[in-house]
Amino acid sequence: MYRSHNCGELRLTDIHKEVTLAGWVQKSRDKGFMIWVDLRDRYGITQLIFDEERTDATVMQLAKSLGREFVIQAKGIILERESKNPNIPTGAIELLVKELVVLNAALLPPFTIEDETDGGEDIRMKYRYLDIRRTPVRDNLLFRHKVTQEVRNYLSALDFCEIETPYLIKSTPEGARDFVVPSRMNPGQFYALPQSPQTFKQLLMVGGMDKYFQIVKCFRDEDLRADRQPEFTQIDCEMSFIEQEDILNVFEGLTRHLLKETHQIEVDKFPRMTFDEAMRTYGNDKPDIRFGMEFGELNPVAQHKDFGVFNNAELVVGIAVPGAASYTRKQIDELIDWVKRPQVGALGMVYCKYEVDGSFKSSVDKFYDQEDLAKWAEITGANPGDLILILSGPADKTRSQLSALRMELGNRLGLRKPNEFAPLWVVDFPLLEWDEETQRFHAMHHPFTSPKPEDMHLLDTDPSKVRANAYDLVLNGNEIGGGSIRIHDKEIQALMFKHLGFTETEAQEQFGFLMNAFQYGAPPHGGLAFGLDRLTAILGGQETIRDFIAFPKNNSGRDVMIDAPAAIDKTQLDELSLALHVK
RNA sequence: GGUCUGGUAGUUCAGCUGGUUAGAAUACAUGCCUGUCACGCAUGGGGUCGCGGGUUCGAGUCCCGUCCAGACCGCCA
Repeated sequence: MYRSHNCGELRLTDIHKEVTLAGWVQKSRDKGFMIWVDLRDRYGITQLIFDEERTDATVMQLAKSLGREFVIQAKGIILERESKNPNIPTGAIELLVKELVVLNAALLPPFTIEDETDGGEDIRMKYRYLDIRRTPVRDNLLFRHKVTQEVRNYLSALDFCEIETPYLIKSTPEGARDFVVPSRMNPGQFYALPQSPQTFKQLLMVGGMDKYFQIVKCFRDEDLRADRQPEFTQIDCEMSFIEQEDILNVFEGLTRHLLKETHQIEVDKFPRMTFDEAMRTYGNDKPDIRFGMEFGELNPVAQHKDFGVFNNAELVVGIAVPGAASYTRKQIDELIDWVKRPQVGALGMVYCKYEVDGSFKSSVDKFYDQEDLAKWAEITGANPGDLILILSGPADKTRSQLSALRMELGNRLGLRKPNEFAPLWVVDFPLLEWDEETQRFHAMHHPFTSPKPEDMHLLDTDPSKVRANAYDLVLNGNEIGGGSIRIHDKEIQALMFKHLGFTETEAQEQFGFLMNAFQYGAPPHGGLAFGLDRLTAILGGQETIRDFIAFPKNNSGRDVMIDAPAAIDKTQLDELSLALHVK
């Protein structure tokens, strides 16, 4: 037996017990006459004590030689501390060591294994197994476990069944780039790793498994971000004989359950907003509604007043920044420069200070009088002391620029509080989206999404106006889940493929299996998928999903610990019938 | 594919308009220390300033290229 207890559980009530602990040396404090060693495991830290009077000389000698991160086993008696440490749960007791075994010595770690480590991202990723020993990382992984366990509990209680679907599937041209896997037994042919189990879960519905879920890895070969990894985990769900309303209710329930279990927070019914409304009010299909600064459209009051920039713009739109009327010229110029950066791409920005005394001072006073500016304040909801910032230009572009500014200001002003949770359903997404590059329509969600029946007639005349039975769950400005009611009728599915530019042959080759299945009694169905990594990170009050993944990839898709991806040797290439020509 | 920021001791960083032997903190080693818990005190070791080239009497510092890391844009049905 290596241990009788763990390092986090012993208390005053355990005094005089003989116990054996095992773990890692966090730190030792050698006072000469006395040595204290903080022994750490997953559960906590317990102080070991060695002293000249009570400890055997050979044990004392061995204790002096202990270095950081040595793995040791210590047997002895639990005593009440003479001076207690109120900061840790085991702070009232200590283990007087009688027997000490070094189970494994350790090299000095390249960074200190402490809550506030001295190590940077880079080195911690390379030695991720050491990073995981740190409390913040360990707690994140435990938190993720808690979330997945609650998801399984909640959905299982509602009769959902977790079913695995294959990882080696077929590549399709729609959507993200696939990761592909060469087949040795079928020379020249490739599997693709799933971007999502979408078609399989629909086939499970045809198979009659009317409530399915799966916590499943998905793969997309696209560039990374702080909230995007090439392999990531989804909570993938699908239900039969349901309408959009049923799905929203079930998964609103799940989300509410998670907020309650992880933060003891009770949330009212989630607000809903149409895609159009979200774009008009926040310039964004995943608005953070923890703070205001809603868009005010100023065309009617700002145009036809001799200011050419506004007169020629499709959209003039502003936001009121609370308390920012006191900004100096320098601070405002910095904001203007910020929106002019290529990442945002605005050509300029107009500002208007709503002074505390009720007067207005703007960068366009030449063209607008106080009465005009008062209307701006009314429309943007500005109060005295606020700063109104206005962008203008093509509608879509301008909205997205102002949205970027709104988020930046939300961050700078501390309005995005990590422990406040504001969920939101965004509904009625467009079915299709025009793609400039390929000069054709793409499915905004995916090609299996059903159009709203009342919009079907627009498919031929005005495809971009067709709304879908598609919805996203947004939490604190992040899309954490999305789904749709699916097409379950072969003819409508074929029509969709046609509108997406597939020939009948292409549609049959790529998705024939699905359309065939629809002919054998497909029930009405729909579903949704949550991004587990993102959901966990946001519930954990952070936005970097890497912190909630045990072994994440870096910015360039590399695992710096195992050094992957890597070249393979010629024998392997030959077996796979592959030849390389690397540029 | 693009924009921006960074790369200096094991680690985190400072290092000004180019100028003696490149610093701090922390970590580490040795010694001292009768209750530490961010222990304290003393001493000590530790650097190809990412790499390559250029400008210059002289480059950590300026210029060009390149590699690596991070954030973002494009991309992510």
